[in-house]
Amino acid sequence: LYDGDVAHDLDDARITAMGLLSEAYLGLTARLACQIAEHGLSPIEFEVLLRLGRSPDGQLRMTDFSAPTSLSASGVTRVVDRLERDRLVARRACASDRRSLYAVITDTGRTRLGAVLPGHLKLIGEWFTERLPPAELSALLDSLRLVRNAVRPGAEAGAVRTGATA
Amino acid sequence: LYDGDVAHDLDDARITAMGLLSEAYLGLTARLACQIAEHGLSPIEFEVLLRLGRSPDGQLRMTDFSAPTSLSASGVTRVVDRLERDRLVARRACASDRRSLYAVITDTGRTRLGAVLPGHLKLIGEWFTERLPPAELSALLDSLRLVRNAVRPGAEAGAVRTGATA
DNA sequence: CAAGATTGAATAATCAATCTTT
DNA sequence: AAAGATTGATTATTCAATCTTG
Repeated sequence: LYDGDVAHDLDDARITAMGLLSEAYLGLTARLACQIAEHGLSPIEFEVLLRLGRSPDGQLRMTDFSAPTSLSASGVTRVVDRLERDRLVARRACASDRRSLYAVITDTGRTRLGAVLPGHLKLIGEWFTERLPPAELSALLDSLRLVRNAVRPGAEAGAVRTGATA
Repeated sequence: LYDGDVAHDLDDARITAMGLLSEAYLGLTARLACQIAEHGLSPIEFEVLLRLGRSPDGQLRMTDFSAPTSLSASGVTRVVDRLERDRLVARRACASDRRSLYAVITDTGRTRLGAVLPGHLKLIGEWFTERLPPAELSALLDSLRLVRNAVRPGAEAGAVRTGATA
């Protein structure tokens, strides 16, 4: 079935490229995880809180977390369970569609987010963005955006629910 | 304690940069995971098999997996447990240090690896490396290498156990 | 019946403690 | 005592099944 050369495949430049991406990402997130943990949060809990904080009215439907966080529907339920237990988030009914629930960030949640953010940004700067000259950082982000848009259709900034993603 | 502006922090360019890196990486790995799963492996099992395949004599000490895979010591034990159960890897005693164990890839393991690799490389090409013009890919990899070397000291290709990492 | 959300059962990862060898 | 590896207990995540609403 396969008449290629395994030894040659093992040496392929694509393995190296993917390896660099993995190691850069995993190394970075490991450092960020330590700082996030100092504030009593897991990375995924922080991400949910961050998305809620960035959302215009501090609320998002449960479903809206799935795609961007690469968490399953039940995974979202469980993260929000923990955040709600800690009073960082509350669940609220959706008036227009009674199947849906909103997760709303609480004042306590905003306070916690505000406590984590400065150190978080500082670390991203120290280990990532400030390591590269502006032009190279800019080029890097353009390349990442290209890959991201290919691999996660419908994640490009807008990602509005109005469709018309032409 | 913190006199910054949370709303402003939430809009910071560093959040965007980290978000792009995350989404590109997670989107890519999600696609790769599907193909790997078609061959009855999890991503981490595939990675262990790949590292063994790339190692000169097809064997690596348990400890050598921890750092590069960002898996804990017990995590390594458990992945190798599963791979050994499936006869893709075997444990072998280390003559020079009886505390250590080698994980050795079996013939079955090499066959399985050979079955996954072509499709794996194809996907990396389609969704990542071939999406960018050579010069931009090259620049991207240089930037990632810079970040990787900062964030994972002692991961730069060689990473030989002989020390002398000056 | 499809979509949103949740639950129980199963799987995988971690931490702390343990065992052996250096 | 420190290093390599493993184990038990806990926690997190997923899958499949379920429930409610559209």
